[in-house]
Amino acid sequence: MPDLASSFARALERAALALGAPDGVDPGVELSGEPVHGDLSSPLAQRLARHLRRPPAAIAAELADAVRAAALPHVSAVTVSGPGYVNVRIDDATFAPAVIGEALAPDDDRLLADAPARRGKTIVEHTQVNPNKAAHVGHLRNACIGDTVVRILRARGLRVEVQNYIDDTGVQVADVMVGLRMLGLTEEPGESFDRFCSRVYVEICRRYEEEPDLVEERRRTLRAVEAREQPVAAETRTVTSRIVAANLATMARLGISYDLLTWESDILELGFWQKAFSALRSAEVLEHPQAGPLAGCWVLPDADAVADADTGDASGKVLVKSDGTATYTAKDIAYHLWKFGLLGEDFHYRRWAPNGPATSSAQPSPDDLPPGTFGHADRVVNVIDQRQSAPQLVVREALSRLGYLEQAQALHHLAYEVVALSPAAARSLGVATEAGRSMYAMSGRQGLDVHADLLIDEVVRRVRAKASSQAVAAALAAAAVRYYLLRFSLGAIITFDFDEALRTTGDTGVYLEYAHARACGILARVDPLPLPDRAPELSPPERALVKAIDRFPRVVAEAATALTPGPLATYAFQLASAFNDFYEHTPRIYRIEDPARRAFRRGLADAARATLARALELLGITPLERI
RNA sequence: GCCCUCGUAGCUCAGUGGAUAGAGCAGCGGUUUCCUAAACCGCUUGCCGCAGGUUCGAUUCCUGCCGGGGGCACCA
Repeated sequence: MPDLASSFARALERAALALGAPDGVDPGVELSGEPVHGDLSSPLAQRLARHLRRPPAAIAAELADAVRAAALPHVSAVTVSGPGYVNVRIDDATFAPAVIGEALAPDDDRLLADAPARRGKTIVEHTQVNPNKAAHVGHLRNACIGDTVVRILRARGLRVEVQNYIDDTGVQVADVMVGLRMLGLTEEPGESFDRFCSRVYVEICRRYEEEPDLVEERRRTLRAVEAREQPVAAETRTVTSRIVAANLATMARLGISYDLLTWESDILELGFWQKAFSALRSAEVLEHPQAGPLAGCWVLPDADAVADADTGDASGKVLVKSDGTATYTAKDIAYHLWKFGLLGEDFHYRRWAPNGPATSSAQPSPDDLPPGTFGHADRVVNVIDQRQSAPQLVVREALSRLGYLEQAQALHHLAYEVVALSPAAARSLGVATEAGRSMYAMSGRQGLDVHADLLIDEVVRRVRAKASSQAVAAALAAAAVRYYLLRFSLGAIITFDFDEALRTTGDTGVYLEYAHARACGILARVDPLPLPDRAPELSPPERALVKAIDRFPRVVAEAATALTPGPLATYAFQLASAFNDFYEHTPRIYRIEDPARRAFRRGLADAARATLARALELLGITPLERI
């Protein structure tokens, strides 16, 4: 059954066309601000007033007549109010059972309604922790956004492949290799390998300033890694693999997983860039200046700077440095040609771990997965923080100049703001904060970061006392952290603060779990009953809860279209809130004598439980049956 | 300098071209003879940064200004 809001919208659209309105005017149906006017309202008449050159009230009256004539299910009255709103009053008696019935259907397909038919595959790339250190809360935000978007798209019936790009050939990796070799540090008891490497990284960066020899050592290591020289290349892969394993374990604590790990070193070793490079050269989109500051480089010129090229001032993005090595962006272009199946080259694939993701490999092995399993996307979503907007545009520009306009169009940079430190958090890491700034940037290199595992551990500790088991505490902590990182809009900088992140009351993941567990508690006390066809008269909290449940598919559709998890997080809180209100302000179900009332109330609680559970799962939060 | 982004209650943040802008936290005061008080209820708080413009209607769209953050590497 299409939901009431969309049937109302469609009836309005038809009526508008009949009145001679232009096509495609959004009826703007929404929940009425004021219940006195009805349950759903549309300002369509006001929007059409100019086109139709008639007063809004008159148009509204005719629209209302048409909607009335359409005899929509669950509509008890159609009214006109104010300057020209058309309102619909919902007939709770039939609407509520319909909403509950859908939520409790064994094959709940609410989220597939009106889903766009998309035959191809969407690749979502997220996480991308440089494999030289422990993940911090900034990486966690990235992974939570990416993972949630993946869950939402999949719930809408889309094919999604999740990739985690391992940038294992950059300077930061060389830093750690040099540090491990030269500093003679050893792991402390109980210290995980990734945290150990974070320590090594901070220390080696400090030492560069006083010991130039180390800088030279880094240069040699980096060159060996880039040229895939043995044994350095293999040693590096061993170290980065251990770090990746630790990073994946961190992410797994929050329910985050991947289909494929793609390694930059494999892209290098398999000559992906050479292939992309020759394509770019054949397309004659690169410049190779012989003089000036970029002499000897291969450059993708800026789109709007072509005119300046005549003056000799080449400006653009360097893809090949004068020493012949490719930049990060160059490798990213090659990677994206591969993602879209445009490169004509492929990785080898094998299992990273028995039940883990697949991983790319440059070398064939006996247990290779079938070739062609991965890639070949028709849409790519890159979850990368906002600071990378410019390089992301370069990748898109390269695709487009190679003639792949469709793919360039289908490459989305899902940009979000960073996580910074509140003054209190910065102080706890030893920063002098007397300057009075409102936030401090995190820096793994300087050790100014809140490690993901540390935060999760801290929340577990906070929540442990009241939780019934360690497993419940772990789930609560995961819920708290994920919700904290998802409830901000993508454009908002999260100023990380321990007090805020560790809170367990109010607008938090713990609250969501609490509401869900409460619902489960109710249901456990009352045996299932067949739902009556007609609901008894509803109290305000019951009506609000029915409406909140009914909104769920629209919220998910919106989140899927906009590729943003925020609205779903907000919704989950509102639904949980509506449920708690219902819980506190309606009679206890086990005490209700009247069978129909009892059955209805139980059904409503169950529908709320089921819907909240689905919302939580989409947010990557495991719904708990008890706390 | 150019580009992007943010500016909403004491604090942290939602929100939308439409009717009276919302939550949480903090503060004060309440609710428990067991469906989980990690909950619920009440009170208090707003030139939606400023100035113009578009519109029947702007906190929302456009322009300018002010303020915060970021980006404009032969780093990744």
